Amino acid sequence: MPRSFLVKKLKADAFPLAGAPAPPYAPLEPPYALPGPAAGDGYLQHCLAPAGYNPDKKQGLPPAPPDPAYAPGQEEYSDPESPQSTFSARYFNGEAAVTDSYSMDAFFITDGRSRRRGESQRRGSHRHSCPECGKTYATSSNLSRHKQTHRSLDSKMARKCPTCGKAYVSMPALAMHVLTHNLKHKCDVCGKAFSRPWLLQGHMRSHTGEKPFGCSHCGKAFADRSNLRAHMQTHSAFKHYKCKQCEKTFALKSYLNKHYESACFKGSEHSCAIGN
DNA sequence: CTGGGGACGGGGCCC
DNA sequence: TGGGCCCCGTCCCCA
Repeated sequence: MPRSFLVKKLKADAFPLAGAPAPPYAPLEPPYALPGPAAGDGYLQHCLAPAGYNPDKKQGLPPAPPDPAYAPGQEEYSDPESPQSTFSARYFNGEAAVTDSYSMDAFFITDGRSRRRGESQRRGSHRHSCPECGKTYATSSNLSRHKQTHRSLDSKMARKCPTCGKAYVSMPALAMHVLTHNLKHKCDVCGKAFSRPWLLQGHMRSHTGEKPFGCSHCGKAFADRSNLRAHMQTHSAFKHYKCKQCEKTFALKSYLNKHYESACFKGSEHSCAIGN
């Protein structure tokens, strides 16, 4: 398998803001060669490997760290054009500034939780680990809270949401769920209400046009980090999700699911054997 | 039918 | 315990 793989050319009209002027960003030069995984190594697995990372919470996603603990093998990143080695300047999307843009690797390793997990594993000591799944926590109370998630739904400790009756074995999870019935965060513009402040924040971006999450490969910006992540996957030529019926492959699980619903498994007795 | 993006909800984890 | 942050996943729409 070649070390680099090409990314399909993005549509020229892909920029999202209707009526917005062409963005003055300067996309990276083609061929958009991305770091290729080792043979037999899934791209996402490769990029998502939480090999440890200096955590820096509360500052949003940092740009590609100068010295990430995520240390890929030399031969895997020998290409100087590799996005891994680049962190582009801030882009502007119409009137809204893109505050951060992410290289492929920087993006995939800036999972705050993964970073912390990686580091905690590296640190090793003074962590409270769960005997059932091995996850570690900084405090015994955090571990105790986590342990609740291992309870069975049949457990006497299970409690039901008074509003919808959904059962939870973890009290924090129940508390969180109960909040979803309380839509107290209301949009001043359209009146839509949300259960959590950050859901409202994300929603407000649809009014303001703010797109803080930029792709450093093509300059495209997104209001939602999840959407940037999905977009990042489109830069990969690797398609990890294979239809068990016709063996067609897809870059995103959602595409495969759509395929199952629409094509191969339509009217079939086959249940959706979704996997990757 | 596939590819891609926008919007959003649920829930886990940290402090 | 609660707030904040984040990821995963889904639904919907459009090209």
